[in-house]
Amino acid sequence: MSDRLPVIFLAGSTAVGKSAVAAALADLINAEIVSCDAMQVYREANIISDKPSSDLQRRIPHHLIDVVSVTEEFSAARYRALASAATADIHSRGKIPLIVGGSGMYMMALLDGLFEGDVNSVVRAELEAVDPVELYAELKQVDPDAAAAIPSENVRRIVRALEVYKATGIPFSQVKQRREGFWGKYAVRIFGLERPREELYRRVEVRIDQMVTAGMMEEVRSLLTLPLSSTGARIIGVPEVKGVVDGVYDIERAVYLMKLHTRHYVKRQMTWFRKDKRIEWLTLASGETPVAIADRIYKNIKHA
RNA sequence: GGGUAGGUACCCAAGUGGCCAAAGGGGACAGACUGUAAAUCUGUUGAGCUUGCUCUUCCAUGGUUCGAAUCCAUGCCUGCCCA
Repeated sequence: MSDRLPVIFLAGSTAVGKSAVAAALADLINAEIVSCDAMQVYREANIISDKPSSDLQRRIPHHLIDVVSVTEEFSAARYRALASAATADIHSRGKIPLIVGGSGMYMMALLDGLFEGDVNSVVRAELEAVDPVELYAELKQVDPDAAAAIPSENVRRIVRALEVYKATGIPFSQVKQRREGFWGKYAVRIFGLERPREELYRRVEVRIDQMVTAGMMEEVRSLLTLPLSSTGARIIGVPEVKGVVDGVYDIERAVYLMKLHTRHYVKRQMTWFRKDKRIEWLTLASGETPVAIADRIYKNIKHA
């Protein structure tokens, strides 16, 4: 631990209260924040991605927010490249990088790395045109290990596995073992914030109601006039409001769907983070202030 | 008050004598995840255990039948139409 530079991760699901805790912790340890959020990277999505306020961003430097337009495709790889650079930059200024977010895959990409194997959009498009049953049969042929690990129904992952094989000539199941990330390179501590599920869901509802009063509808309506990328079009709130714009249902229904989809997302985030045994969990009491929580983490770091 | 359609599991909904602990969908819960990840996909969902079986279910009560969610009677409740 001695000679390695410190990096602190703060993980947790949507609406658990990460941002406020991160800000308080950043003050305590003189850190800069690196957002680990697949949607806060989008410049035009402010309300629906629940970005930290501009005041907060002025007080504490935040990285990986507003880095691309919603018209651009984003990915774990782009995130990894940018976040790695931001981390090095923060270190170079003698500060601690505090990586905060709920996008499990992006966090994994940073923590454990990604293998070489770029997206080949031409190959991908070809594969996506093929009958899924045939695709799966092909994967079985070419890479039985990957086929065994991926359910035949999950076309998305089958396509990806085949795409990597075709691009690299190496089976996906082998390629994916070659990678390295922050874990082992830096002195990493990963803290996870959790709350009782019921309380989390209540917080989700409150947050989305607040988004509505903050002008979410208008924001999404203007987003919908842009040629959204496939990733940008998936921010929770965009497809839901599109239904209103298209006259399929009313606003009330859209809000209900946003809450529902966010709850589902929270569930998947929990599943993702729970399996990572490196995470040090803190269960939050409902009345506990962000400063108090940050202090718990701070003491934990100091005593390590 | 009269007529009519109906009451099925957490919700919606199929089933109209045995193959029904009961299709399907939603929700909920659990899980997978290596460049689209706020994506994509899987499992469980009456109870109990020795996981195959036992027990308790389809508004209520009574009846018909070897056998009822399914047929009959009565009651209660709901929607619609007429008064």
